Amino acid sequence: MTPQNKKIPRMSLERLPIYYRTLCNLADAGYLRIKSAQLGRIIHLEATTIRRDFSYFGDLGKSGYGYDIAHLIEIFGTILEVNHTQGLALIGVGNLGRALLINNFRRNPNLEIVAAYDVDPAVIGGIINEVPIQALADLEDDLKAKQIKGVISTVPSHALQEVVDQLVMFGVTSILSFAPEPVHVPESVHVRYLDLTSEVQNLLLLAELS
Amino acid sequence: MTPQNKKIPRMSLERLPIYYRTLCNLADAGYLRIKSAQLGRIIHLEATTIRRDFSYFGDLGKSGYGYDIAHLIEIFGTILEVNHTQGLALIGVGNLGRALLINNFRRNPNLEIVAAYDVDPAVIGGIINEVPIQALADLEDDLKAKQIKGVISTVPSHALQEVVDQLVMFGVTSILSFAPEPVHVPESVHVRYLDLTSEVQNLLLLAELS
DNA sequence: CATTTTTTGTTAATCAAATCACATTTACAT
DNA sequence: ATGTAAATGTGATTTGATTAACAAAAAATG
Ligand SMILES: NC(=O)c1ccc[n+]([C@@H]2O[C@H](COP(=O)([O-])OP(=O)(O)OC[C@H]3O[C@@H](n4cnc5c(N)ncnc54)[C@H](O)[C@@H]3O)[C@@H](O)[C@H]2O)c1
Ligand SMILES: NC(=O)c1ccc[n+]([C@@H]2O[C@H](COP(=O)([O-])OP(=O)(O)OC[C@H]3O[C@@H](n4cnc5c(N)ncnc54)[C@H](O)[C@@H]3O)[C@@H](O)[C@H]2O)c1
Repeated sequence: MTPQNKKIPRMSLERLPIYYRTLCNLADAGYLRIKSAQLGRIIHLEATTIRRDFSYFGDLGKSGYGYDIAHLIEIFGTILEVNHTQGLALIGVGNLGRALLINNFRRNPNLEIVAAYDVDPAVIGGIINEVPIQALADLEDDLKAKQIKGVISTVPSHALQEVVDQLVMFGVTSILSFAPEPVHVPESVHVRYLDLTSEVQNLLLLAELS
Repeated sequence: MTPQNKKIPRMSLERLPIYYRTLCNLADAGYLRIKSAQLGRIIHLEATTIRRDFSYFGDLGKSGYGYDIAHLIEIFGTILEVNHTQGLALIGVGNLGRALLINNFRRNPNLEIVAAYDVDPAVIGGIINEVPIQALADLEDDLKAKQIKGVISTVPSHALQEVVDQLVMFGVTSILSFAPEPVHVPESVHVRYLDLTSEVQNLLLLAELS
């Protein structure tokens, strides 16, 4: 947004959701202030990494005192736009998609799957956890009507490129896929992967090597 | 394992599962050889990054030719131990756990969830996709009996530390959690997180900033 | 068989992130 | 008030990863 944003390191941004969640938990538990060293112990980061991260978002702390938790939540929440509902679409209402729908980010009041899509006539027309399941073609109109900001795909690998091509045509710019198939999209479209198999393989490999 | 392993960069190891999967797909499609530039186009990496990664595992390519796909699969498969079945345990057979159980890494013949655990008496004693659901205490014996190499946790955040403490007591050293609650474990235990909320928040943030 | 082209493997250069070290600021106790 | 202790914010440094550049090796060509 502001020009300085371009200079915030990727890794600092990546940690923002973790900071935000942790601070909310601390606030819920009744804490009012925190120092970088304490927070570091909780989320397993060096205090100095935290202080540098925070410094990109302003002079948020006070020497000899630490950080005001409510203030940090305010700042980080604004960046993450937690006060605006972020509508999401889910593509692929199979076993995994259904689990996501039933949970539907209940711990995150601003994230909400507002519509789901599939090809299977047996599931199209149904409703799960108040979310209607439609044909993918319906997404084009829903995008504006339902204020959809991003898409989560739980379609199988072999269908992913085809689905993503459709999404791009409709104007979707943010996609998170549970199938790790690498897809081709224009520069302006962001795709992330949640690659369970790679995670497990790396986990086991790490244990093996140590 | 071998002393040189200590020197392989973390990021190169992280990419190994992706290399392995992609090469298997290419082999299935009938390809026999590949050059770093082609592979880079497929998985969106610079050719030079791929060549450097591969070089850590030996002199795998031939100048003016490229890499023999079968040979790469052999080498990487050995490192990832794809020829030994890696038994996994699942803790928390809720909606998400059930989806994982039904899928059970069917695309990865050597990864297999061999046992599942929960606290809910309503699900304990049941069988899903041939996998029995038991009480967590049963895991201790199963660890050796069923050759369990790692654990996937789909228990809620509030139960995670308690469950992990049990796992550590039983001797588990590799844990993948779908709940992002940071847990405290001894140095020798590896914990990874699959943090869906952070992924979505970062995805939307990235779009917003660009 | 000699020449040209291709592609690797690696050294050197660049870029990005994490950490160190410390001057500065503020809280708090006396 | 003043002095001490505590904690931040940030230049400087280190560490780690990526990319560039190119010499050496092998394949392809005529
Ligand atoms: N379930 C898991 O444990 C798991 C783990 C990791 C990754 N994944 C990935 O997620 C994907 C989905 O997993 P799942 O267990 O839910 O599979 P699933 O087969 O139960 O569900 C897939 C759903 O996608 C729908 N679909 C297929 N093609 C489509 C298209 N072109 N457009 C819209 N919908 C389409 C199907 O109708 C089905 O409902 C898997 O293929 C895998 O790549 C799953
Ligand atoms: N479903 C999702 O969309 C989703 C997405 C991201 C993360 N997660 C994480 O995964 C967790 C599970 O999700 P879900 O939708 O399957 O929830 P769920 O409530 O359907 O399932 C949780 C299961 O864990 C079991 N459990 C609770 N305490 C336990 C304990 N101490 N030992 C063993 N088992 C225990 C419960 O009996 C239940 O079967 C969530 O809490 C969340 O942290 C879920």
